[in-house]
Order: sequence, then structure tokens, then C-alpha cells
Amino acid sequence: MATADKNTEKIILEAAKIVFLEKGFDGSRMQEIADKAGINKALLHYYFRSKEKMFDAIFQEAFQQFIPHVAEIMSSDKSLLKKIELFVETYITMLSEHPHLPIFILHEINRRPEQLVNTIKNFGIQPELLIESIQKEIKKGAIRKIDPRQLIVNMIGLCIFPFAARPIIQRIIFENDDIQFDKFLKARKKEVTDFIINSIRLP
Amino acid sequence: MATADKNTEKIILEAAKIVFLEKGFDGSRMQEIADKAGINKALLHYYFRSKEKMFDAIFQEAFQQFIPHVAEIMSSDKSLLKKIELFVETYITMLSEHPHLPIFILHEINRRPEQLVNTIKNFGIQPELLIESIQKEIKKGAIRKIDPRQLIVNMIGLCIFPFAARPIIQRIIFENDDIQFDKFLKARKKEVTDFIINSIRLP
DNA sequence: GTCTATATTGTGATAGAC
DNA sequence: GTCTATCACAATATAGAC
Repeated sequence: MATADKNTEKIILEAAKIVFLEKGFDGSRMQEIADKAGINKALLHYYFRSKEKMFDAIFQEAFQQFIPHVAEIMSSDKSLLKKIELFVETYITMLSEHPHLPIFILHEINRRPEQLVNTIKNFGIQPELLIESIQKEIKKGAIRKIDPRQLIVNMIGLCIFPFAARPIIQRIIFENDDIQFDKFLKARKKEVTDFIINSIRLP
Repeated sequence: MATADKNTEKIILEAAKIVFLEKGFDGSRMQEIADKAGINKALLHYYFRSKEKMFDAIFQEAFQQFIPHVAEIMSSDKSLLKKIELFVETYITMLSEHPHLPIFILHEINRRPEQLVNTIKNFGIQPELLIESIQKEIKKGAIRKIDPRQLIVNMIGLCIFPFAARPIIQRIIFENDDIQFDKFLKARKKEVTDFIINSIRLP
């Protein structure tokens, strides 16, 4: 694992990320992270002082990835259909590359909401921008009347849920076939886009 | 907590359920469960032998609740609109009463998929029934062409996601206001129903 | 910076009295 | 059935040599 040239801190962070994302804070062991990084436990503490501080570093990075950076997409001058298509496409692609992200973030935030909420605040997420941009579309008469917050939750939920529930869905619907499920995810990009577009078009 | 008349096993199970659902298996402590049940640790082992066996009892019950018992609803002779409305209404109401259920199930299954999948198998969930019933609607020309599996995932995801992501949504969109968020959930029943109906109606 | 050895506390589980 | 006391080991963290 200790791939030659990289500095130790990076190597540790990579190992920690894998373990934390798969097992969560409570289920992770410093020993396992050390093993995966090819070093010993003491070094972990030398670089990060405590398990919690190490976790915080990982969580911060993971959360930033998890929250869709949707402001740019939505504030561009593309058509609404294109915007939504781009959002869904981008988000599902990213999640395919980091499939553990959803349950990790969801579970950890649920464990320590007050504590981790500070981390959130620093990112300056502004849902108002997105909400306004949706409201504009409604006023223009481009889409039907809908609570923008409901729409946002729908869009994000439709993208995230299959990843958070993958072990269940794959086993119950796809008889635990990886390839089948991957096909399902690929098809899902268009499927979700269509689903959203249809649901907000005028009656 | 030890409310007089109930037998000890029930009392333990209730305490265990609260702790496990909030903190997960890895984050839960036998001591905390004992405290909440108003007894001592030794009794937990007297009744359940191990933490794992106790957890299994809780998980089994929780999972049964989590999987929507949708077969009855979908195989009735109500209109499709009514079926979907009933499904969404029932499911969101149940989740409102057990808000920790989604992340708990999602996280635990992700931790030990192989192990917990056996528990699933015993429930004899048959998605084929639901899939067929959707396909019938498509053939009738009642709804547009859509992969039934995608539609099922959409329906369930739209219901579950706000609960799994509640701590984030509530803080980012609702400035951590409980009442606002509850209103949002209440409105969501109609909102999700409309969203689905619109998205599958014929072009 | 990196290691070995060790301190210290936490935690699941059992023994045995009542 | 329920309790107290205790075991055995796991896990975070630190001390100190190199």
C-alpha cells in the first residue's frame, strides 16, 4: 500500500478514507488503518493526535464531494431541461465512483448532527440561489407550480437513494447480480432525468 | 423505564431498540441498554447471550417495518392513482413515526450485507408481483412506458430520502426548524404523489 | 519520523451469591 | 431471575529508544 514516493500523511489519509467510508467512525479501528497504510498505530497519532481528528479530516473532504455543486449548473443560461440533465448525469457519475459516500455521510451526520453541522456551515451552501432559480422558471410558466424545496429534495433523493440502498436493491430486485445493477445505474441517468422533466411540465 | 407489569424481555427489547436504532450496532453499548432498561448488564446476557443475538432480534423487527408491504395495496382493484397515493401516504406516515429506521437499516445492511441478507430472504419479498402489476398498467396504456424497477426505486426513494437525510436537509434548507420540517413532511405526501403521477402519465 | 513497548481505559461476557 | 464482582481482551493513546 505504501506506494513509494508519496508522503506519509497522504498515505494515511487514503487508508483512513477507505476504512472510515466503509465502516463508519464507530466500526473503524486504528489498527486496520495502520495496516492498510503499511505503518504502525503510533504514527497515526503522530500525524493526527486522535482518531477523531483523523476522522474530521476525512469527513470534511467527503462531505464536500457529497453536496452537489449545483449552483454553477443552475445559474448557467442553459435550458431547464439541459440543466436537470446535467445535474443528474454529473451526480450519478460521481456517486458511481464513490458508492460508499451516501451511507457514510448520512449515517455520520445522524450520529453527531450538532458536532458535524459546523463543518457544513463553513462550506457556505446557499440553497436560496437554487430555490430562486426554480421559482423563476415557475413564474416564466416554464414548469408547473411546485414547492422548490420539494423539487430539490426529489432531485437529490432520486440520485442518491439507489446508492444508499444498493445492497438491498441489488439482492431483492437483481438477485445480487453486479452487472445487472450497473446497467440499471447507467440507464438511470436518462430515466431520472425523464422522470423529473415529466413531473414538472405543465399540465 | 421498567414500567411495572411488563416482562423483562420486552423491557430489554424496547431499550435495545431505542439505542440500536439511534447509534447502530458499532456505536451501541450494552451498558447504555441496561441503564435504559433499568437493569444491569448481566441480565442482558441472561436473556440474549450476546450483543449480536440481541441486535439480530431488533434488526429483524426493524427490517420488516422498513420494507413497504406494498403487495396488498398494489394488487387491489383501486385505480393506479389511488394505489400510489395510498402507498406514499402509508409509507411516509410510518416513517414519521419511526424516523430512525431508514439510516439504521441502510447503514447496517451496508456493514454486513452477506450476513443480514439471510434475514431478508425469510420474508419472502416478491418484487415480481409489483413489477408485473406495473407492466400491466403500461400495456393497458394507463401510463407511459417505463422500466418498472426504476419506478419502484423512485417511489421508495422519494419517500425514504427525506428521513435518511433529515439532519442535513433540516439544517441547510430549514435553518434547523423542527416545525418547518414537519410541515414539509406533511405537505410531502401530496407532493410526492403528484410528482409520481405526473411523471408517469402519457405524453 | 518511525518504531516497540506499555499505560489506561472501555467493553462484552461469565461466575457465583442470593 | 436478578444482582455484584470480576475476567479477558480490545482499542485508543503515550513514552521513549533509535
